[in-house]
Amino acid sequence: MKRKSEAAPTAPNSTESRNFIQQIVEDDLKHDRTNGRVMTRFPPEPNGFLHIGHAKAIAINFGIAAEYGGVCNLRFDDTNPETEDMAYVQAIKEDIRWLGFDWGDREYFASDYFDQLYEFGIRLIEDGKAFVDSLNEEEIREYRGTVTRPGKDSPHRTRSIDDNLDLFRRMRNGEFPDGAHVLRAKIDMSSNNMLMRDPVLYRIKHVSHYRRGNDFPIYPMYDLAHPLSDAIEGITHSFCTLEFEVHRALYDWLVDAVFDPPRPHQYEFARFNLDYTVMSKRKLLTMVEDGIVDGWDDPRMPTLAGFRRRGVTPEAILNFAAMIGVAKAHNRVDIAMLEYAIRDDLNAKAPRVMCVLRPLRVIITNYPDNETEWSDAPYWPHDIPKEASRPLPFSREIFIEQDDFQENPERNFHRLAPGSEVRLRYSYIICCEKVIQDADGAITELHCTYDKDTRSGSTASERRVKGTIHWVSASEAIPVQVRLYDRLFAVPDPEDVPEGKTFVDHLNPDSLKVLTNCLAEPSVKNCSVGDRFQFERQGYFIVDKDSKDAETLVFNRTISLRDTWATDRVGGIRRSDGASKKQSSLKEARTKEKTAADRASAIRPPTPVDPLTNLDDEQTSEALRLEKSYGIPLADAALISTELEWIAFFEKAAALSDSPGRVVSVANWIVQELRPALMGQNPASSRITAKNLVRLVSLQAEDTISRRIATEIFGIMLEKGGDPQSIMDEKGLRQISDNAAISEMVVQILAEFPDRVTAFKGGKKGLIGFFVGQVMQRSKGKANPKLAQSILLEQLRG
RNA sequence: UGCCCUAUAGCUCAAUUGGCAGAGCGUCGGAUUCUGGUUCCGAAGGUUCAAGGUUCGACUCCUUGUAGGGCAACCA
Repeated sequence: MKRKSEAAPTAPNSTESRNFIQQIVEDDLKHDRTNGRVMTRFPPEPNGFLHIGHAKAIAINFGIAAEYGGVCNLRFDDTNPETEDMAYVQAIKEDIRWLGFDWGDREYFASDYFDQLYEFGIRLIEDGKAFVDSLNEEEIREYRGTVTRPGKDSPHRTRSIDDNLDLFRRMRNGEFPDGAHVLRAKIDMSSNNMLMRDPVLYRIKHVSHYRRGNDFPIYPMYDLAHPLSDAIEGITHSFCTLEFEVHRALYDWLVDAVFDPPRPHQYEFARFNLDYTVMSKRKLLTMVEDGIVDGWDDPRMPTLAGFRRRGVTPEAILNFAAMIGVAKAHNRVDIAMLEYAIRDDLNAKAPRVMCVLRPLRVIITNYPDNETEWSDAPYWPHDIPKEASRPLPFSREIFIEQDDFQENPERNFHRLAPGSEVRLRYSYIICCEKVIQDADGAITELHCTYDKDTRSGSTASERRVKGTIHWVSASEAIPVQVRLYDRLFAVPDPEDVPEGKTFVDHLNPDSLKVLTNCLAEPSVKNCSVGDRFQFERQGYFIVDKDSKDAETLVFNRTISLRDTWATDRVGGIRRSDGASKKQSSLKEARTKEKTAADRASAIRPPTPVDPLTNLDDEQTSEALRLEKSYGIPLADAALISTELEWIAFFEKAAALSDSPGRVVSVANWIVQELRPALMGQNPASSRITAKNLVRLVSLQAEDTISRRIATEIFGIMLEKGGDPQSIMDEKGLRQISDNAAISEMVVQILAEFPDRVTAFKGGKKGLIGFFVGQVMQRSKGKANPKLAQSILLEQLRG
């Protein structure tokens, strides 16, 4: 299914934008870091059904593999026997296949690696990288410390390798009860990353595993099983969600401990939240177990099984996944995007038929009794290139939608009202002559006349009326049940609950309406479970598996048609045009006000940031001294003063500088380039000496090179050392300040981009950046930008 | 309170790596229409979180803040 943007002709030079994951893979391929291979994996835990969030992960993992000529493994991450089940394995496989992905014969289970993983455990012990701890759970927690306080070593951390080996073997042999011992990595109890504080690798659990039975009384933790499973399979790129970001260090540690490069690398992307739904497996399980919904495949569930039963197509879900993109920012996706993807796909896939949900009897008084006239009605509208039709009966007695009649029509009501006309879709224009009511005043029946010259398709049918409605012929219509589904939750973020409430309190009581008196046109009689239709003017529907025969067909509403009429009304009453405009501008004003208010509250009094705030007394006095004796900005002085090595480096460089201005520049270069580049290393160990830094700064100050080139040379110096002058000469990086040479380039460029020149002259002054950029690109950064700009401005004026 | 991540239009993402701030969805108009659907055309919508700095030029680099999120399961 093509998206519109893809169908549009792409500009000749526009490169399809790539998300950060694609950029990583392409970069790895370009630098041949994976032997040209791309292998990903989708690693679900079989403890629940897949939901639409997983669809994104599936699309990424299988999609990247397909895009770069690789493969994607399916691996069940089944290392916790307490929650996992074969039924979930089956459901997950079915859902992935339904989405259209194929994992060939690469169907793996972490539980198949249990023996190998156990051997890795032994190896870690032998290498002194793991030990058996006999602290209990609480003690381990206590020893771990907190996020702000370092932990302390377990007393068993120093156990001998032999003891560890012996204990671990006996753990595996089932000699100890649950919780007696664990295997832990020996890393660093004072690490800032809590995951690195000697994480637990194996625990004892005398629990039967759904695939391995009682083979193992010990089970590996995710943090051991996942990276090593990746490495075993030869995965190149391991994509997971953001909450595993902090696990990456441990992932790397474990893989490096056991495998040689090239090895898998983990990258994290943001999962998404969807308006009006919950997406955590735990909450979904709660809803299933508590009977809030009718199973994992309840059509209101955000599970793939739920969407499937609801009638959503896999293409719609995949398109939606493509629409929301891949990034690293937490997000909440507007439900309208999903709805768009669903409608967009179904529009071209669902044949149109008519079904009256809430029937109102209509007698065509001037139509002969006992007569039925059949006509041919197309399944597809004119703008969908498909040809097919079905026979449609018309007779004296028909049903229309109750909503399509108003006794006292509101403004702009285009449908049937006393004395007015509508067209019956694919049929005649009728006029309402009489309204029949019961004793309570409820409308029970309409008496209408038809205009026999207006039959659809006939030459005289050109006559236009403002409305067209759907209908069914009474005698041929078949009774069906229709289930109208709406969002499960009443608020956009159901997980955002006040004290003492839970997400369940936000349930939408009207998420399911069952309509049992619906009447469908006879052509649907022989449809089968899973068939999709558009019921004209209402929405998309699918035949549910609860259907037993033609008499009791059950239709699930996948989604209603977009309805600008309904969205423009408040409380069922359409606003007059004037009011509507006023309303919307009012709304606009309100949001503007609100954002302005937000902004105002967000802006604190511009507290002047004191560069010295984070410094201790000694550093502060050093900073003040540097500021005073060298005349450098306090902010730079403060940064230099954080460490003694930097002070020494700076003062050495300052001594080599031949003017006070040079000293200021040197300080700036240190703070802005050198210090960040060294990432905490001692400047004395850098390849860039104080002397060479001063030389570089001087070259720039003398205008021999531009700042841009200076930065380039700086990069080379950082990597290889050397003095800037010879690097400059060697690479031919001396600045071009030759008027004629630059003028020539400018003439060329202006000739090449005539439309931009006119745009510039028309007032789009920002384009000067583009033009300078062109000069800089062509000169490989060597042109003097100031000169280039002045020449450009001069020529553009003329 | 320590470490890590993130911040661009109402929402979700781009911006060829320092050179014209764009797209899709949504909203609002208009055209077309035997679906109040679809399609087509158009418009509005930006302090690129803030303040400072570097640069001819900053969404992009540096500094300091702010806001949101993650991390102290023998879950994954």
